[in-house]
Amino acid sequence: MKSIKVKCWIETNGDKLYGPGPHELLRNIKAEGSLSKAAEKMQLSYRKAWDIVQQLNKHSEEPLVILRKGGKTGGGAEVTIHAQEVMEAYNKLQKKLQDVTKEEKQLLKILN
Amino acid sequence: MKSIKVKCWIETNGDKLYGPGPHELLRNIKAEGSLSKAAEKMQLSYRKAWDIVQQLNKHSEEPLVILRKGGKTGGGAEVTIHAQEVMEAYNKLQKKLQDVTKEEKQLLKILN
DNA sequence: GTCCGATATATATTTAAATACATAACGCTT
DNA sequence: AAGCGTTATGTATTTAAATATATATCGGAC
Repeated sequence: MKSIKVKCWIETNGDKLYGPGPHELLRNIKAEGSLSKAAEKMQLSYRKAWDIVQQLNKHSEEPLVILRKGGKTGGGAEVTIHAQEVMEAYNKLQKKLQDVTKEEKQLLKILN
Repeated sequence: MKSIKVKCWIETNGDKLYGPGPHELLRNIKAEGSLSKAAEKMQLSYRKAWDIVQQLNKHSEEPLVILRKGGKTGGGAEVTIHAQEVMEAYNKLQKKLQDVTKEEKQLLKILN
């Protein structure tokens, strides 16, 4: 059946900065504690995931992800408190938008 | 500066049916009365534009675009009344979503 | 019946994105 | 010093999307 989808993201100078992809990546990093595992979990190449992290940190005054290499565990990835605030705000916005689409019946009715 | 973007579209069985692209195409067809001119106006190949029209008509009970070939003008494209209702409903939904993002300041503030 | 300007459609080419691959670096453990 | 698991990064390959190209078709005007 037909359904309405909605997506929101943040741009800076026309470049996509934060959206569904980065959001999911952050969630996975938080769950896995590893960038490579997080990427694998969402069927994303490590390279791409790493690029996203660079992009995120580059365009935010405070870093969103901290990457460490070496050490006991070989290294790891950590999501900062700041990033978690971003994630929460993004979730809230997305929910508001979902609510709008849910109460919208007209478009679906017209389009059949 | 950073800004929040939002986009909505309609899917049917996971296929994108109606969204910003088709919406703009319909607007251009209505303005130009020609599919080729409409495509050119939005820097879209005629082939792609034609495919979109097929998709639209295929998934809607009533046709959204009527294509004619031959005749005095060589042919042309017309947007049905039904399509215009779809366009209007889509505009309204988009406006509602825009309003939500406009009143959302928190995410931008957090992200800097 | 030929020309015109549009739609119709298959195939080839180009482009951009994503992935794959290879290799280095790091720092703890043993 | 060697091994481990991770991050780091350049380059090559693959993939998918979009475009370009070419040709056919239609139907009215002349």
